[in-house]
Amino acid sequence: MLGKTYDGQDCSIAGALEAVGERWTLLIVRDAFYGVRRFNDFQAHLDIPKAVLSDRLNGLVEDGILVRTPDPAHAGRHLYELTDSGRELWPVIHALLVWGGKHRRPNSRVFRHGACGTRLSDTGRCETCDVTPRPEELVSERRRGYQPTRTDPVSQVLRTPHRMLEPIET
Amino acid sequence: MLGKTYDGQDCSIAGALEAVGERWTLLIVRDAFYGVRRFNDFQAHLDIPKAVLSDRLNGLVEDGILVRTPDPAHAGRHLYELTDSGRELWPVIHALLVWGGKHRRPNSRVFRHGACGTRLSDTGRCETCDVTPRPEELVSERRRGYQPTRTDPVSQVLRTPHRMLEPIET
DNA sequence: TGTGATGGTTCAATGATCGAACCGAGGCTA
DNA sequence: TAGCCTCGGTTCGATCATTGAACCATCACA
Repeated sequence: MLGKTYDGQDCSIAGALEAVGERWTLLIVRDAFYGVRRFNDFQAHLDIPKAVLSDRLNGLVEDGILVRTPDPAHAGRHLYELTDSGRELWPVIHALLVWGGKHRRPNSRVFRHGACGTRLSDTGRCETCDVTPRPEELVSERRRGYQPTRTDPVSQVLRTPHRMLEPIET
Repeated sequence: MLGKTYDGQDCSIAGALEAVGERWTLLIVRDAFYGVRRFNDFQAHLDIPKAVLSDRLNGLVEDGILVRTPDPAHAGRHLYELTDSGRELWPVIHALLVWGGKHRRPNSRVFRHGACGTRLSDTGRCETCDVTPRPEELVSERRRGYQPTRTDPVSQVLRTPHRMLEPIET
């Protein structure tokens, strides 16, 4: 056995990792939450080889995590957007972000509950409203004092406060 | 750039994935939560090539997610256990388990808050006690009606109710 | 003293990822 | 309308990662 599956594993974690466990996949999903939708924007933001990006996007579409729709502004092009199933990956992304921010490198952004402005707790809850907001209800903004290093257009757009899942304009 | 890093990425998610994003790594961490501690038990439960298991265990120890300690019962052998930093990966594991259970294959086990017996919610909370328990406070048991497929000794032991992080005996 | 289990390492074959080059469809410009 | 650019890919050879099998040293036990 080689490759992306974990055949013998009788486990839903292994099942999840078969869908999103390959290199780059969760970073693509992260960008989709940030509102990235176009092939070129994913590529500019991730520095990923185009062949791999193409392969991952196809896989995510096959697995029902992204949908490919025609781009109304550009004939022949596509937009990639999270499905409901893909949006349910938010707890995975958020948990990785919290752990990475604490143990690997500081977070570049913070998340607030759009309804009240409270910063999300490490468990993904809004303690003010006592709920776990869905990602659509969150606003992402640059963390105060954070020194960005990336200069691509997507990174620049993402530094301004931005509602999650709302398409970005580059 | 090839391999396990995401050099250009100015992001804590990428940082987390550099530590736990390689193939097999999160399944090893999962098993560590279940109480697996010995090289052979990881191998029997995961069907992973020994060379890869060795590489991943060394990486996890280097990154401070596992500690390698001498096995008091067997001179010359080691035990691998989660550090505090490793235990903080529980929300990641749990989020993957919930998503995989819903969208990929049914969960084989359920988690209860040891203090009150309530099943954990999808957000990882105990709604009875209104807390997010740490993994040490959880008990894992086989889900009713679930038909297991694996026959290795580790899988068999893990079918009996079991407190998380408590070492298993094979 | 031999035998088996454990916890690895080494190796050749294969698969996955890489960067660079190429390419067709549309749009813009002159 | 000819030429050029951008976008969204595909193709290619080179390199890195993963695999299963074989090998090996240590320890326990008979």
